[in-house]
Amino acid sequence: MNIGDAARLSGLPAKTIRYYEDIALVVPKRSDNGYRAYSANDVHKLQFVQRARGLGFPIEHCRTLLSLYEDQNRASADVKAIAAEHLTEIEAKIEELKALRKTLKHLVDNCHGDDRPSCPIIDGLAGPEH
Amino acid sequence: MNIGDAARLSGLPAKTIRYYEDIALVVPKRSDNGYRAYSANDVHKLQFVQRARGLGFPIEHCRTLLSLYEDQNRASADVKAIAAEHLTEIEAKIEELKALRKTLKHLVDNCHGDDRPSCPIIDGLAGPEH
DNA sequence: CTTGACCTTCCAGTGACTGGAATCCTTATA
DNA sequence: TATAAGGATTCCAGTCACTGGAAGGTCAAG
Repeated sequence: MNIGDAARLSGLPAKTIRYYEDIALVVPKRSDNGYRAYSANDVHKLQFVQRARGLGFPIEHCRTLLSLYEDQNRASADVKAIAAEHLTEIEAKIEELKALRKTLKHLVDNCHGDDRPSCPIIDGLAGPEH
Repeated sequence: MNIGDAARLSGLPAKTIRYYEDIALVVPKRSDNGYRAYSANDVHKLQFVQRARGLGFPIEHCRTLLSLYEDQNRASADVKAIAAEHLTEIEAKIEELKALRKTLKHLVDNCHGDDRPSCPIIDGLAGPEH
């Protein structure tokens, strides 16, 4: 099938699918007219990547996960290690954002937000000594 | 003062400071020898940007905040609006990541993680129908 | 006078696409 | 059979906020 159908079935833009070929993530055969010809298995792989990306896995992790997906002799421990690492990163990111939120919320809550120039947000950004 | 001193005082890499000049965020004068010459006020601005970036404000928001920082007649409402918008975005991001974490944690917890190939993480990524 | 630290510019790469231009192929209709 | 629409192709450039590296200029100390 052509790239348009693969796009519809995988939920990915055609541009993205071409990009995935560029980086050798999902490489289809070509028809005689030069069009990309996606097999059912290619589409499965695209769907797989679409979901993995949706969970925030970086492309290189998707590449490894795809090869494990295709490997009938994989060890589930290998998959789990990648996912657990990613989970740890997500948790770290959440904590980081929570800290930002706390600081920012404090600043916002203390700003009266009217037409006067005095502003604890500006003061906070300008630093302790100013 | 030269860029190295500005870097030490602001906590920003010299490369980043040059980049900030490129995008006309903090533009220093030049000495006769062509070196960038940072004034105390330039350094304050760099510190301001460093803190704003540290709170996750995108560069264009930093630009606006800088101009408000410099504007003695600013309305604190303008500052608050930018910060509140950013806060909302951070909160949205946190929720998004929490949803990812939940899904991912569920998958990871259900994977036995040994040398057998059967793996709910792979199954989850492959989709419901497979 | 040389060494080393510092500064300059410019080019290219990051991650993961996304937009657009110019061109080619296929299919349906007038 | 001409043509118009819709889809496909490639290639180049832009996004965001830097970051690395190369090739070279400047300055103070020994």
